[in-house]
Amino acid sequence: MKNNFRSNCPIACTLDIIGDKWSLLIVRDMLVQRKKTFKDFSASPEGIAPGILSSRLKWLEENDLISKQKLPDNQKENIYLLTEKGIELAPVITEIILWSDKNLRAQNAEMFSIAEAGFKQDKSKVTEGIQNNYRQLVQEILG
Amino acid sequence: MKNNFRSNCPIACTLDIIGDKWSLLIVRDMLVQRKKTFKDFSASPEGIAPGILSSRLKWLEENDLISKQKLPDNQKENIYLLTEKGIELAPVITEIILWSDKNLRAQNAEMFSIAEAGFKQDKSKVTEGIQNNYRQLVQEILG
DNA sequence: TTTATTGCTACCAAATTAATAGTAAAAAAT
DNA sequence: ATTTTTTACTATTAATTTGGTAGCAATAAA
Repeated sequence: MKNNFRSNCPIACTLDIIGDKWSLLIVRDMLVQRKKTFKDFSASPEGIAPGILSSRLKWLEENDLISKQKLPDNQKENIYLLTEKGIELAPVITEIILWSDKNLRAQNAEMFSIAEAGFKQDKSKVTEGIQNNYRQLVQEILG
Repeated sequence: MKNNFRSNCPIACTLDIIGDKWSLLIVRDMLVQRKKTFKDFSASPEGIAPGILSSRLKWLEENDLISKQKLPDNQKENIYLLTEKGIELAPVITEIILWSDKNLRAQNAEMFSIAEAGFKQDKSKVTEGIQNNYRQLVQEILG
């Protein structure tokens, strides 16, 4: 976990870790779509190339946003899971979804919304729900 | 404003517009540091190269996140201002700052916080304050 | 024991980013 | 009025990153 941050600005530091074209989409896949394996991430509609995916997963692991492990009954699949640090990105993702819903829908009528009804009224509740659901998933997998 | 979005996911669409190394830092400069000119942005500690800055400003303008204009009494400086669409990125920036404060401070003791006291207790109030202050700035400049 | 799946790595091409120098227009200074 | 400075870039080239495809080793399934 090298930290060659561009500056001491908290925004710049965050972008130095997750401010690329793919990292937040991997977090989305994990948090919202409950994806866990290299194959799962490869199958996402954006079509990330394997080399890029490989390097991003390594990077996110180095930065403690995700963990990588094999389950005892399956030595083939690697299971990637968000750490608490990664789960805490949920509010950022929530705000991105809301911004997109409000400001980009006109440009992309086909856009699907991850946001259920009630998302806007009760933003932090929905975010917490996503986080707690994910924590439960981790619990189920790792015991 | 071409929209070659990678997918119909609202997160992916947003990242296709602001998901690069620099765009959100320009928005930060405008919203939080009240920077307005090419020179202002160039002076930020992260050291963006002029060619990149130029292309990002064009891109953000094409996507209606910022506007560019000259003031009647100064034909030399270009004044860049956030549009409403740009101002509405404030909640995303707020959440990034909070995440950084909580999860990155250990890695960067020198990190300064844009967040004043009370930020955590009253997140949305602080965000709204930043937005309204900026709207006032725009009003003062454009009348 | 063959076949399929998974998780990659290797390779090369293409695109993007970065660093620096330089230029044109406007404004300020002399 | 003329030089100097400032501002906002563009141009150029080098370096780095990204992207696309093929292929391989290990595990698991048939």
